[in-house]
Amino acid sequence: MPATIRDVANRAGVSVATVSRLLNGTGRVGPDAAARVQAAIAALGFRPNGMGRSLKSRRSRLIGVMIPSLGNPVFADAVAGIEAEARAAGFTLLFGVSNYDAAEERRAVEALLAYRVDGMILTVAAPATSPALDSLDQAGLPHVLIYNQPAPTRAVPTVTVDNVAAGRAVALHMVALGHRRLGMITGALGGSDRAAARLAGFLDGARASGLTRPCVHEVDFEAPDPDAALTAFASGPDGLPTALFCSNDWLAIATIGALTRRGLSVPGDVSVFGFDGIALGAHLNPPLATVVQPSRAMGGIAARHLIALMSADGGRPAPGSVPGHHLLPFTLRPAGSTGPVCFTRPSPIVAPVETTGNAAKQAPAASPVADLDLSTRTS
Amino acid sequence: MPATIRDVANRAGVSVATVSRLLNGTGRVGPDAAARVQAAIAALGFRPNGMGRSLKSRRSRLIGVMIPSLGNPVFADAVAGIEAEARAAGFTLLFGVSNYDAAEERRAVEALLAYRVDGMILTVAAPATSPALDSLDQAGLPHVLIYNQPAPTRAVPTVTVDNVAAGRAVALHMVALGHRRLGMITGALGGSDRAAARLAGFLDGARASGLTRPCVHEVDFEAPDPDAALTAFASGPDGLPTALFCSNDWLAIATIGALTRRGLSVPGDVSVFGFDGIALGAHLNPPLATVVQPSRAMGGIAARHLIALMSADGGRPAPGSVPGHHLLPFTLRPAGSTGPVCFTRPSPIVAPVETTGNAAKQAPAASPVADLDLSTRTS
DNA sequence: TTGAAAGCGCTAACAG
DNA sequence: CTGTTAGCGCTTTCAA
Repeated sequence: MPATIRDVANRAGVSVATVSRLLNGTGRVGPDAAARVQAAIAALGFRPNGMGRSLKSRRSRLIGVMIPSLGNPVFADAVAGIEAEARAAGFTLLFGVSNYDAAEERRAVEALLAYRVDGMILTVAAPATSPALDSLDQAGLPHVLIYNQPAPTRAVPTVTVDNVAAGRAVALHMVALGHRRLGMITGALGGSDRAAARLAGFLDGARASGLTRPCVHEVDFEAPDPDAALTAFASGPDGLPTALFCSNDWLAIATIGALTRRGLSVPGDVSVFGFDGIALGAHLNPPLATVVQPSRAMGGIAARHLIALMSADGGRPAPGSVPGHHLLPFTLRPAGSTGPVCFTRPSPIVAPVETTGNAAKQAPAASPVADLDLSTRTS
Repeated sequence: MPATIRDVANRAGVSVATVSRLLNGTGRVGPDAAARVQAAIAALGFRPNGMGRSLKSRRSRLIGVMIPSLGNPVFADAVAGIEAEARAAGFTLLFGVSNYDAAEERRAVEALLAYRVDGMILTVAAPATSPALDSLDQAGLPHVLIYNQPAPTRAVPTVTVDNVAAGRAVALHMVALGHRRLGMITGALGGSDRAAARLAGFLDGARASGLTRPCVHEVDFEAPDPDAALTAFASGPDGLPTALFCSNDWLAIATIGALTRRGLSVPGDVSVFGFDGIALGAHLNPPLATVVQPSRAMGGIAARHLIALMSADGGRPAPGSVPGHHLLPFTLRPAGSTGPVCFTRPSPIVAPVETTGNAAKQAPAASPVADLDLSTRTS
């Protein structure tokens, strides 16, 4: 049995109140008493019981964290950011995983709620309809979303990037490189509102560039099978796209693997663009072209924001420190896995490429309707 | 204010004891009373307070998890395994990170201990001298180590692979491929007993093969700088090794990047072997040769073992269910990043290669002292 | 089958 | 500056 505050008090010849005061720095304690208490604490190896403390003070100093999966490093990065910030503020993390599933989200949130976390940081499948968020709202527990799209129907602080704009930027970038047949491989849209937003932006970008609607294929998050998607693409009317946008890096890497196994070169035959900017991507060969979002910072900002929210909780919504959403900047990393369109394969050129001034700078866009140039590229 | 068990009891017209009994399935409850209680629980949205529950029952149903870092996917994988198993058994995870630092380990463990976790799963820098383990021992808290080497001086259950044997196997494999100048890039040995064990095995394998002691360079875990290590190798007496063993995949990937940036090809100029078998490695180009350890299973097994330990806690060390160490099997994945030695560069051949029967099967070992063959390989 | 009552370890008034 | 005391929400004897 661990020592209790009472044991310490007895040994030091003071009351438990004195020990408590010393422990929490609340109220003055005489130097001699303090010394005796310190000695007793050390001698007994006393460690204040967080449970008792939380029960009485009604603050657990626990932050709940729930993410869809630990398999995708992007979430691990965010958790690392949360952990660092939370620890610095004296909070400990209670952790749950949802596997991209709404029912599991609810279960996980209930579990964290049971321990009376002071607040929660999470990513849900779909904020608008999330039962987990319903629980949180009903409990009146401060919480902030990360990665999710800000839900118009629900006023919950969200730290994220503009996924729609990012998706659009990817499409424009591809077009600027001369690609006309774009495609997207996305994780299950029902399990990820951000994937849906990226898709929406991507389609919009393609449309704005005068392209027909890119083909889209969904794959499972947990056991993605890009090969099936590639087969589906290939057997479609337009054949395999020359540029593929994947809804996350994890998927993009699997896709590159599947392409390579088919004997296709990246970016020679097919360009691949990912999303997230996980650290490993930069080390790949070729380096993974991707939309970089500041995951660790995202976690850190969410934590700071949540902590502010929790302190403000006792009063009115706080002066100006409790805004709505944090839209963090993303950057395009147009690395090796994406390049100018290759004309060695028959590709139905429909209209001249309209390069946007900015993207044109990134890479010398392939001359608009240049025809087959078999000399230099041979796959 | 969340509803309490008292609120439920009042609303249902029963005593709190009855509610508690229904909640925990301990003791019989009349059907009518049960129905009224259920109704009250639903109506009030009652969620039993884990703090109060833990305080009284002296069991928190919390499992503490502490790992060195979330940046390396191998730990995230293990946590995923722990989480799945823990959840299935009704436990929630309390989470901490140590950054490969003994002092931080202690701090993290103290934090988890404060919440009276029922048990703990962790990876420490050095089990023999870990103050964190001292705390755990002193508190009498069940715990199991993962990834760590079983410490002879401390009787703590450990789930891991045989790092020494694995390191040795890597060396033998390299030798079988004709490599004579081996090298190792390792994370700080003081922060990782397993890295030290891998090194020991590797050196032993090299020695057993009649090679001189391979060069070794340590790099930082958090911000590894393989380039500095490469420079150090290159300026050494033997020059750059033809085969490099990295103490983990993360490092191996960074090393491949650094080599490529120097214009060296992998495995053409230098073979690289990693350790861990993180999923991403298989998708690299070339695929990462590595020692695969079953991380997720490791986490799961550790969790199951811990849970058994915790149940047994109330009595004697339990019948046969509380053994010491679990040594899980590892497998070599001799993928693309490691290949036969390349003879286009001057390499001091010292003695004929003695191939071990087994490894020879993996790849057609380069003919022992074949001389320069510039025709086929050109970088 | 049910209820009354005694705390688990701690904090926070309130007296002194 | 210090001690007394009343719970926080819950489980668990012990009687009824």
